[in-house]
Amino acid sequence: MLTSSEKKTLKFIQKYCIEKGYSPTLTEIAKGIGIKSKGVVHRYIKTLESLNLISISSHRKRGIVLNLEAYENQSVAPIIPLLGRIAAGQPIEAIEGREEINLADFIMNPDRFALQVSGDSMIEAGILDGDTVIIKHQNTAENGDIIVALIDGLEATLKRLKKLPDGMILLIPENKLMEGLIYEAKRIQIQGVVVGQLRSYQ
Amino acid sequence: MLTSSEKKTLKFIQKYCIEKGYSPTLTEIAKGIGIKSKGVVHRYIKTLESLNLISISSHRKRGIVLNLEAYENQSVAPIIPLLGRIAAGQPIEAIEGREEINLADFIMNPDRFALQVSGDSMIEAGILDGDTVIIKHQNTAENGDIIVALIDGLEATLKRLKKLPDGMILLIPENKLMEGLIYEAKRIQIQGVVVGQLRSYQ
DNA sequence: ATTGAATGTTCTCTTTTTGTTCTCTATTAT
DNA sequence: ATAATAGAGAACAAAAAGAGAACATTCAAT
Repeated sequence: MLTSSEKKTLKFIQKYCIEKGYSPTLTEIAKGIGIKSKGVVHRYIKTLESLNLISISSHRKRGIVLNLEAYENQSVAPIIPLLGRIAAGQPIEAIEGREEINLADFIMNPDRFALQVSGDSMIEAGILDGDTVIIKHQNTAENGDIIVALIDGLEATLKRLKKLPDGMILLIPENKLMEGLIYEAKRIQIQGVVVGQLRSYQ
Repeated sequence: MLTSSEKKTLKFIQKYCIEKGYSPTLTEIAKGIGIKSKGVVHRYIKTLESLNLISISSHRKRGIVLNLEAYENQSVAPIIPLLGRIAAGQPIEAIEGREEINLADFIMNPDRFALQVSGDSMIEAGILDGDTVIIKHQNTAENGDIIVALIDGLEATLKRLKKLPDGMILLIPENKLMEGLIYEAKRIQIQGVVVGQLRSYQ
């Protein structure tokens, strides 16, 4: 088990390696985790080495190597460090404040559930066949929301909502090849609103 | 059977562990369940330990470990229920068994990190401006993988990889308006491969 | 090859934080 | 009344965090 300082150290090293392409010095780590003593840092990385999380080339400068294989199956929590912003043709840009993504906040709410999407009707909204959408269960929604609508109590569909001035409801697919459909409000029952989307490659 | 304070304590520990990835200190628990004495908390966790709901590493800080097998019926697992499949114009199709979303690609492994995407270069792959991508840190990738590439050790970019027969590397944006770029292999350093993507509407 | 600055290694020491064990009191249900 | 449950808080034990000195090694500039 890692102590919190050790965890912090590992995280810093990981981030540093990804951003710069080489590993940090002990002094850089010390500064990065907010302490002054590189002796202390050395103690921490020795622990990380003994747990096989990193390798240290003895006495070599910047001689820390992440043992990526060792991390497989070490699942800890649905928290993923958010390292920064990436754009075409620019270095990774650090983000203020939000340091990590908490999937627990993202999805683990009692009023949320997940649906797997099949079909291409929302493809232009970036929701692809096979994606999972997180739905917040509620019976009303705003114009522009992507909703799960139950039509005539029978058919469920994922569409963007538009309430027309005449009281009718327009359900808009995000796909040029498909057309929106207009329903009387009473035929449409809103089941929930899309609050998140996730996709797994592999 | 657990008393209500003990239950509250267990719930707090579970939530804390799931959210943070490490266990709380006695003082944090005390604050979390609204009391002042860590001595009392210690009594509670001792009970939980004797009921085999948690394990305590003696004298270790943050040394509480959840005994997950014991929780079967307590709905604390870091997984959200996958309710079904939704398609345009068809009823929600129930999925057999109580399936759950495989969060493997979204669960924190030390070799995973997240980047927020800026720009539209991958829009046709369903990765929009503002989305978050989960990257698995590795130094090699296959043709067709979406990778984080460091060009000349300087610029980071998110593109689809194609290794050309002549040893050159083609980085392909998924956007009709942009063109792929060809680089010598030695200029490109692969930082990781996209294994997941998520988006929050809110 | 030599040298000096930068970096890694090994210590000892102190402080801070956290866990453990008590005793005492209050409240509640049977 | 009694027992179970809650809670406060003091006193102590142990782990973790940290400072920093002293020394060893590397590496790049000369």
